[in-house]
Amino acid sequence: MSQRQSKSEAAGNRESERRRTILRAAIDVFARKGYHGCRIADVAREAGVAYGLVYHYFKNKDELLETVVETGWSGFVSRMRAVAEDEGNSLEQKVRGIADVAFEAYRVDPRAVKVLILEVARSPAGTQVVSRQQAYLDTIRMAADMFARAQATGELRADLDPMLCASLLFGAIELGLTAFVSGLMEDRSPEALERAKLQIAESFLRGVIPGAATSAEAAWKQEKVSSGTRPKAGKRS
Amino acid sequence: MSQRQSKSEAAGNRESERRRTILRAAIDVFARKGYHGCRIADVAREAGVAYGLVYHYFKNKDELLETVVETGWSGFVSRMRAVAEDEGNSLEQKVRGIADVAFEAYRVDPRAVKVLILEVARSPAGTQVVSRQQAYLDTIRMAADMFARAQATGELRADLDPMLCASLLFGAIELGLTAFVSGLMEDRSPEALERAKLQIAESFLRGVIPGAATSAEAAWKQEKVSSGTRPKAGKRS
DNA sequence: TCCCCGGCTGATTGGCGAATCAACCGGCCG
DNA sequence: CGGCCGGTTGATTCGCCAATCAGCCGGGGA
Repeated sequence: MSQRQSKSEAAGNRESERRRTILRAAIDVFARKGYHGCRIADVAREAGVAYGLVYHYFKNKDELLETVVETGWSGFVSRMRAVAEDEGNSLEQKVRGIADVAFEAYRVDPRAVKVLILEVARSPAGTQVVSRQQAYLDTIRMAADMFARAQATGELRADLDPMLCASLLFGAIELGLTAFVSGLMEDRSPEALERAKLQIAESFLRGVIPGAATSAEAAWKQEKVSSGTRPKAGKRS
Repeated sequence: MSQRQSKSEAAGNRESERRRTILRAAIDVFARKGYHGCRIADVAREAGVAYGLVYHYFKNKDELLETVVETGWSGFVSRMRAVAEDEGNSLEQKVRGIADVAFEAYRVDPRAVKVLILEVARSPAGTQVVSRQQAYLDTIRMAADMFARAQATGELRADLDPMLCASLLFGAIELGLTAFVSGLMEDRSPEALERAKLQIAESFLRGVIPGAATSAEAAWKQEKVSSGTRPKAGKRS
């Protein structure tokens, strides 16, 4: 921090350093105490900045949350869309890809993901600002379209409702991540994350793909063997 | 205090009518605007009761929510526990049973379920009162135990993490219900609910049960045929 | 009849925290 | 050097809402 950074010149791209400090602090505080459970003063303190400055960069508390969420969510969605709408991918690849995107986001910035899960996916709806709610629902709809297309090509069982498939996939990913966020999974190592990601994708795919054994299945068995003794499961006989 | 009730006669079992009116109103209002998004005045108005009376029956706003949640959740949990811990049931029956319990609860009182999902399952954690958070996590742990036992008897793939299985099952049910609560599913008829419940249980089971085809599978196909033309799937353009 | 008592009422209070604002600082330009 | 200006500060204001409380009402008992 604190290289003077050409005040008068350029700086157009360089979004104020301070602003970003505040944004970062907001993520951390929101993750720790939740949006409603914290005051602006907390964010300011965390950022090491005067109370009033927060209002210099953000219209109000809600815009602060909105900004945090918008940036995080749009990144996630665009990555996910790229995977879901690339028709070079099989359904299986798409599902795996989506799980990848979600878990990678968590690996990179767990606290930001926590905020997204808490304040977007699980926002108390109702009177709540519609935009967040809407963004989430739109994402599910996008996935539902993906599944509908997969049904047309026979990659997905015809007897399933695409919308419900989408809900299920997101439910699985969301609660999977929540298990980490909430501390239900004690082992939070990258390997544990990787294992969880695989289990989620595998289970989901086995559940919705036509026919009995999938290539996923084979790949999984392969993986299991090649990685030597599995670290966790299977200690009860 | 106040086991007085039964002013003139009998009524011993009859928990104050008023109290229940208020509780009911609280459920409706919480479902509509969320706990944080409503004031006590809203609850009082909905109940057609004076503001102060709410405080006559409940210590404070939080106890009101606590009571709503406690009653609803404990009912759900005990039903679920009965299913999950009845060792006469196969894993498949247990999973189906749990889905039954959840969806039946929704059918009977959607708004109460909405509140539970919003304020228990998806509460912003953090500084939040721990009890709700805890109740939810405990329930997941209970399911995890169920899956661990199923692994011991070979009813569940050995390569899966029981805790993750539990999270996945709840994720599937929760988001499945959320799809209805949030209006993603336009068709909210009892039949649509029933279909969703089946799809969730089927998909989940196919995903986690050892071997390729399950009895679930057979039963499902059976069901499909005997019920004539499937009501919904397959008319996508 | 009158009084007592518990359920009930709703205006009032108190505290909290979002949002404002007047003043301050230090660089830069004329 | 002096005045301007954008970024920065934090005490102050203001509205909102949970929680209180003084008192009302109606029935039942003496």
